[in-house]
Amino acid sequence: MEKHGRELMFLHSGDFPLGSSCASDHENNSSIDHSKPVIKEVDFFSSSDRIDAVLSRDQDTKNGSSSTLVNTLVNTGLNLHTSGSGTWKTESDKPNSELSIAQIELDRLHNENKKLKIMLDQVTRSYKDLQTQLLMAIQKQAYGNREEQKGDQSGMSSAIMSAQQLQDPRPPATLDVSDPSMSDEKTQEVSASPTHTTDAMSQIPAKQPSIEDRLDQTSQSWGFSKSSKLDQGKSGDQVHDVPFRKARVSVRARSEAPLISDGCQWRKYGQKMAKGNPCPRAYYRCTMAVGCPVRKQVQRCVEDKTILITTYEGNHNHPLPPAATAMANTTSAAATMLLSGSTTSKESTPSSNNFFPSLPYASTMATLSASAPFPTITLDLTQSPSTAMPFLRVPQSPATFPISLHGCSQLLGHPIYVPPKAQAITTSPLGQRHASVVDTVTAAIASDPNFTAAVAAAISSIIGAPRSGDGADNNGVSAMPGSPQLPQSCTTFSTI
DNA sequence: CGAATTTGACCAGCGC
DNA sequence: GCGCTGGTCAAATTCG
Repeated sequence: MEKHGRELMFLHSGDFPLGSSCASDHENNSSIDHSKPVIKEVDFFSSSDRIDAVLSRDQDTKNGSSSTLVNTLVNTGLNLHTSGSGTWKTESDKPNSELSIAQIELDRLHNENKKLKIMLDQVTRSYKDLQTQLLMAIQKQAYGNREEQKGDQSGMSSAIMSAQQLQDPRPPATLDVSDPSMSDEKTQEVSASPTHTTDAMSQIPAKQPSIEDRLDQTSQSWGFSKSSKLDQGKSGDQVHDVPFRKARVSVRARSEAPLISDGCQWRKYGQKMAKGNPCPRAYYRCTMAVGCPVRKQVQRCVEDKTILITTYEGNHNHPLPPAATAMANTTSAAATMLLSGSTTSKESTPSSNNFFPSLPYASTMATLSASAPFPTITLDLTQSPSTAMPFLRVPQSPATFPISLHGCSQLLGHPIYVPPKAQAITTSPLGQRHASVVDTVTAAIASDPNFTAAVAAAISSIIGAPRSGDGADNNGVSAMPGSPQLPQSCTTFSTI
């Protein structure tokens, strides 16, 4: 388990050859004296400096200056092979054998590196193709709607903004997330144009029920529940292109509160006793706008009742406060990728249970629920929320972690996945962490196939904010404009 | 008194 | 066709 997680760390870091080297060395020298200064995988990621060092070495390799890598690997190999094997018959055999072994190992690593790079390129290419198709569909849809709905500027601006949000990893210019202490009232005013008021948006689904819905369905391939079936009937031609009408994002988080605050306003409309779980399952629907199809289910984990499982379904058809928007984009991207993976791979059925068949560690990154009728992606945030980087910890409960949080340090602790333009947005020192979450997540989703790690890291970092006075009544009411609320945990997905 | 929650009833999908 | 289960509705109840 742990070893597997470390392999994931290598995968996320993009440092395949070194990762493989260490992994193989670790295997080959499992019986050696561990008191010797043998390089351990975890050391590479115990600090950002080492990550930088490793990545710089990798960069050197890419640039053709393989000498650095050679030296490093040779030294590593020498240390590993000499530090406790004790298998050399004579001292004179030692240098030649060491050298030959190192050469063989180096060749092997080079070949492995090539293979992994090819594999990574294929995955990246596939991801970018899917993203391009998605963007084209959104833009085409938005353009068509603009022609048809010139009068409805509010709806279109929202749609265009949604498309832009997906297209551009940066948050919208009006989205001020630099100050996490800013109340939702302020941020809502900042992020939403006057036409994006709840009243204005609430009229959209009533007057033009298919506009946002079609955009949502096109942009994210999200399906809707029963409440949207009428809309589907009106825009069935769009729905036919969507293989999966429903996708869900499930968030596991430790919380004593009956709900995790995600910046949205929810109303409970039902509660059921689910089979196999003594804890009831509560059903909520979003009430931030009339006709918002988003619903969520909240249930305690049967294995650990401190874990709250929140499952989101649907897309918001209204502007969200920044606290919810950031993670809405994040989780919706996760869901989009989930569906992309599902649609591009016939193997991605519940029976196969593999999310990214082309990824060597896919089974640990994300899985489709074998029992769920809909593709479900699970973000596991049950690491200790009090730590800045909870994902670096070994999971306390090795039960089910469909998405490994290992390797997320590369996201927040290292700028490798963050384009410069995204980093440039962050200006406020106080809000740097929060803003970086938004930038990082959106950028990572746009540029990194390891989006699940980005998703989990971003949400983890927000949930990691200390909860104060978070009582039972935190079902989003306090998140409404006029009531200050920190984005303690944003697990909503929505229109992007 | 209005809003939110609770809870039993109802409905649809699915497997046998 | 029947039963089970998940999901939703809506009247009753509770809360502020």
